[in-house]
Amino acid sequence: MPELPEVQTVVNSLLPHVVGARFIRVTTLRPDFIVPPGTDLPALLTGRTVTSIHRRAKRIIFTLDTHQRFLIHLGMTGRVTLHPVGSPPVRHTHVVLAVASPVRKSIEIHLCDPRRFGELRWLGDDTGEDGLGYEPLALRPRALAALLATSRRPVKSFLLDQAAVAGLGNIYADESLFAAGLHPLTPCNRITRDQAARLCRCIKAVIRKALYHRGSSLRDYVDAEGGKGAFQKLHQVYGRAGKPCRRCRTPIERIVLSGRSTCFCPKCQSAA
DNA sequence: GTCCATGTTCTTTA
DNA sequence: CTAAAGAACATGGA
Repeated sequence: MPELPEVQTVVNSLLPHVVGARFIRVTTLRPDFIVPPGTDLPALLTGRTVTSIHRRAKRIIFTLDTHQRFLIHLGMTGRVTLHPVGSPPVRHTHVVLAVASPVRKSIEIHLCDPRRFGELRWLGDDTGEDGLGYEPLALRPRALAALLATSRRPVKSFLLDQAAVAGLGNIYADESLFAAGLHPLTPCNRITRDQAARLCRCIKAVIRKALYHRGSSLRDYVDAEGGKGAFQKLHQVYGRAGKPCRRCRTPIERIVLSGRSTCFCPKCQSAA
């Protein structure tokens, strides 16, 4: 479900309901969804107010009035949705956060994640390094070129590496490479400065367009109000193996790279 | 039954 | 030593 555009859309749809609200009841239906193990989330959150919510890479970070923080990672199938107080949680709902605001009606945040690859991680006062690389929208051509020059790995693997560029996943890596006309197997250190600059522009263009369309809804993804994204309709290569390239009609190819399905146009994306 | 899935991390192999 | 490949996690849909 969640790459940068989807996670940002969730944050945007959560913001007006949750910033300034206070936790009035915290229910952990599945305690092992919360890390570190043994974290007493109800004790830590009840009575606290949310001062801000923001996205970093694919993580949703909540900051409290105590300056303590926690994050939600949606893994592959996670959902964060808003519901009226007292709504029965659907199957695979692991945490329910009820919040009240002086100016808005009370509401519940439900965290649901069938595959449980996601987590709610208590950060507390920790302000240490997060180990994540550049935000794609803040990436500069020279920084990207410098990073690429240090590696021989396939550029697709590089784009999936959160320690290099943080926030892209399988969909937006493939779409960015198509937009940039780069073959996914191209060794990073064989990418020219011009190609790197183009890739930098294309990553941003793809992400901005996906944000405008509120992300890609394939199976699970919805925003906090249950709304689906529309960017899946505009995918050029992702999930289109065997179908004609929208630009040149050549059948889209599918290979496996870094254990992930990788789709590209063999004609539009110059050979490695 | 089979294969596949928007993610991350650990282990094994080369 | 490094990097790539593979497996693992858990569930559901085609």
